[in-house]
Amino acid sequence: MVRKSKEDAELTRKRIITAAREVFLSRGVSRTTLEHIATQANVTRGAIYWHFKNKTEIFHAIREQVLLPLIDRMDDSLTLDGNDDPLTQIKKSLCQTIDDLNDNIEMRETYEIIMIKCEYVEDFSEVLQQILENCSSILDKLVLGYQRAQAQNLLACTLSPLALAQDTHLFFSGLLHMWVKDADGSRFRNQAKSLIESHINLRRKH
Amino acid sequence: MVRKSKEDAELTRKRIITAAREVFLSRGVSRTTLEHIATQANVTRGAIYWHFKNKTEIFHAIREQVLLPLIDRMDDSLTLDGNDDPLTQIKKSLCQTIDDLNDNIEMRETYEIIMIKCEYVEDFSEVLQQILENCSSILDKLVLGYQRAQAQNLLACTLSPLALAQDTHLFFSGLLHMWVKDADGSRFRNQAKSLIESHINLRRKH
DNA sequence: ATATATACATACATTCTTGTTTGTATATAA
DNA sequence: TTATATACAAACAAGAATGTATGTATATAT
Repeated sequence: MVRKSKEDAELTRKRIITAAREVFLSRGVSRTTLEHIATQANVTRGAIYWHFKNKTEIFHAIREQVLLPLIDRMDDSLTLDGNDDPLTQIKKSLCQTIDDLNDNIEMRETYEIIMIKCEYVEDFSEVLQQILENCSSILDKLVLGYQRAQAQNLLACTLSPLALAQDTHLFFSGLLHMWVKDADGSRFRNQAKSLIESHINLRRKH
Repeated sequence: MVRKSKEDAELTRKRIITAAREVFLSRGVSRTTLEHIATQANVTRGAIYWHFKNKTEIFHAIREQVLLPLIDRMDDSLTLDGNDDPLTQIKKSLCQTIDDLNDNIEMRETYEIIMIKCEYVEDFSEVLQQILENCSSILDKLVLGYQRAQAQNLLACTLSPLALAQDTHLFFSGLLHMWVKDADGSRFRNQAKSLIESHINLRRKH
């Protein structure tokens, strides 16, 4: 078999991306060969070079596949849900991400690759900047949430919404990193929800 | 020149470690060749193979060089300083680590390598376990601190010392990761101290 | 004083990887 | 219906990178 229809081609492209994600996960990005990916995808390197310029481009494709839907959801997450109070909204938003990590294999594997199976050098160092930018936008959303919480007099403390948002953001960054590293789940994955609960309770007036 | 005295040999060993740290930092661990390290250290690969079994062993040597003194200090940090109250002790302990990162080049570079220039696969996956164990011991120290804070009625909230310690631990993990990623310093490095300050103030009764 | 182990440098063989080139069957456009 | 671009497979060439084997000058022990 050689020339496929356009749909077939798109399918092979996705198979390559999936295969790359699997191999990146088990061997790390740097140690992964295009031959490894090709074998896993049941194609030859020829197919890979047809669809992608090089390994870095595959990595970006994997990121986009997970990141784009995520960004879409983030916007909803803190603006919708008019029934919940702002602090509950923040809590649910964080918990939702944990649920996604548990349920969505692609997302979980991609996060794992990004956090502990990739070296941020050369082509990849720009990804760090993108990550920091994503963090900024998450921080903005949190600030909005805490501003509304303050306006509704829900807060137990006098810290500024920005300070609270930064603290929450760092907490959640740490949680995600630990979630990923805690492969057997005993230390963080199983308790993630209750850790979030405590974090929010800490700032809610009782 | 060939056979050196024992002191000379130990010096070359250290030169290799330093060179490896520098090259790991700029090229990432996986993409670093023993030849790269050798060139940077002004030796040949022969010298490296004499002192180390392989690249992984050099990586471990770099980690130990920074980690061993760090563990020693951690024990002091929360037990000494009898004049400060427990919450201030925790705060100072966290700030001390930030100061160390700023002042100690070896430590800073090593952290950066461990967090964003290394892929945790094969030989390196066991390092993840070690990291999680270190986290456990840090958590234990924080729990002790918050227990004393609770005993002295310093806490603004009803959360358990364990929950507070977990929250602080995740906050600080996140902070360290962001500190490392924020190379230009604008987003996290410059504010690290005040972020810690806010985090502690959040739980102090006023 | 001499033997031996040490601390490397140098050379070699083998095994990946990569990028490119070439070949080719077929979808698709004209 | 035929020409052309597509979607790959297969072969090729060149350069790394690794581990090992060998050589060797000299501390150091005896």
